Amino acid sequence: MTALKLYNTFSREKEDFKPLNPPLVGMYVCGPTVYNSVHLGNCRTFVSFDILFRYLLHLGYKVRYVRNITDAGHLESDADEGEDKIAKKARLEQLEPMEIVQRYTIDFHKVLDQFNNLPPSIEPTATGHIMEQIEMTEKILQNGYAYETDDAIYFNVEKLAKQFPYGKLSGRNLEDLYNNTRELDGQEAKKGKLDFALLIKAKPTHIMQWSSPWGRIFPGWHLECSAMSSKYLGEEFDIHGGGMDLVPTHHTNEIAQNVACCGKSPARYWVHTNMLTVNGQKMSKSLGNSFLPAELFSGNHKLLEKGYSPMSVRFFMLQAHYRSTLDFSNEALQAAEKAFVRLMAAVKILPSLKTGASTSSNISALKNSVYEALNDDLNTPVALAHLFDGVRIINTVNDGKETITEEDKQLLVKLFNEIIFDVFGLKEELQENKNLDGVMKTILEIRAEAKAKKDFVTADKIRNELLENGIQIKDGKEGATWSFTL
RNA sequence: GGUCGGGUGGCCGAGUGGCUAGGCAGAGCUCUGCAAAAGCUCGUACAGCGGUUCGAAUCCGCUCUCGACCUCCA
Repeated sequence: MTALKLYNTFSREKEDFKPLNPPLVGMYVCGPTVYNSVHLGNCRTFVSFDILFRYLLHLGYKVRYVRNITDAGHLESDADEGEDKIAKKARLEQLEPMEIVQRYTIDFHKVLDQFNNLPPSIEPTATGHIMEQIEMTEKILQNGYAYETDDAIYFNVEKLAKQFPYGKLSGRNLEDLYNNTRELDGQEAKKGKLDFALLIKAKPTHIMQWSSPWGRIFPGWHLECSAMSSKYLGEEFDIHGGGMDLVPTHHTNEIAQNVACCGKSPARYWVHTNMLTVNGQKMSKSLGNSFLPAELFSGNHKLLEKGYSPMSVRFFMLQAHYRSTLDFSNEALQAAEKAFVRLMAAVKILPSLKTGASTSSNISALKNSVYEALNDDLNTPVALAHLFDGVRIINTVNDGKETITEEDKQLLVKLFNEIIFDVFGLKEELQENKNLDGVMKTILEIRAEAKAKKDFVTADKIRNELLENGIQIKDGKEGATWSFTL
């Protein structure tokens, strides 16, 4: 079987994934700035990395997955002229900054839990690592890659760029960056226009500030990730991820900080997820086209015809590759919902399949195809396509038109359980209930008796009224079965 | 404007030189008391124009078009 390959933004190629210290794997993913509810586009990134996390665990790696919470220091403008996002929101809502942080951190966890994401191994906060950020700034200053002004400690991009390809991650050269970066007002203190603030000197009115060797400060945006990834994963670790929109600024500057501080780029594999789009446009808070997960689940949004369950949405995300844009529409969501129901129905009947002396399909080839797809840069849509071949096999055997041996059946059970539940993180949403099972058995018996007497009025009444209540009856050769509808 | 990435059947979405995924929707068939479910069959798509090749959705060039980043953003 092939080995896992991941597309590395830094090299722009798919590379064999080889951890620095197997079986250990260190993975850092940029988490949210908790000044607002996460929208569906944000969720896509975290779901994608959840699947990578789960797949690495499935392959037997011991993964330390670090995902930060940015609860301070994230400025309105990347030129460091703006106001701290948390502080701004706090002022608008007349709340303590940490009250905002608490509210949206809880919201974030709740939403990811609904999507059935596993929690990361460590979830550090920026405010909890001010000391580490100060220490890193000291090192960068000592190494000569930063300078102090009246308003901040700035990173000297030009100096670093002489020794390190600063724009490589985003595929830009320094000249282009210079020519296409806007000159902003009030930045005279900076030596170079690409320079960015490591720490910003706080005015007395600034409500989040800390003591430092340079007076009262608050952190810039990029420093916290460098400080926390170094602390928990080391100066060099395996995977660093985030949304594609973080590549040109945030991750580029993170690399710069680590190189200036420790002499090396922090991560060996840079993995970036693409955007969720609505009518072809990126979903973002600033464009006002974002959906909150709660709106999606309830259907309470003007663009939605109905609500969609968290697992239908997760399945929808799995149907596209993480590096492609994914367009969001009612039609696409409904298709995903139906496909998900069909997949889960097959999973449910799989254990009860009758086995025989031979198998008419090649189950181990199917299994290999699924793993080949996942190993090819986590190609979940192709893996899913192969699983649907499995669905067809399951249904055909169930219809008595094909056969499967006990051994192959167990192989298929293991494959379906491991990939669908462990790796893809899907789950059955409609809980089985033993009481209901008994009730349904009785009802189906009554209906069978009615049918035997050719009392189709009664039989159809039972069938139709149950359907209205979300239960579908399926008449088969060996009696009727039932399932929930979504 | 600069840089980068796309344009695939009704819709979503894989696929980087020949074997032409998958899901949803649609049509027909089997099964069924009728349905549903399930299975089978069908539609034979690759923005346009050139070029390379025995052969291109896939490589090259040009054109059109959409988007991302360059400003907070997953």
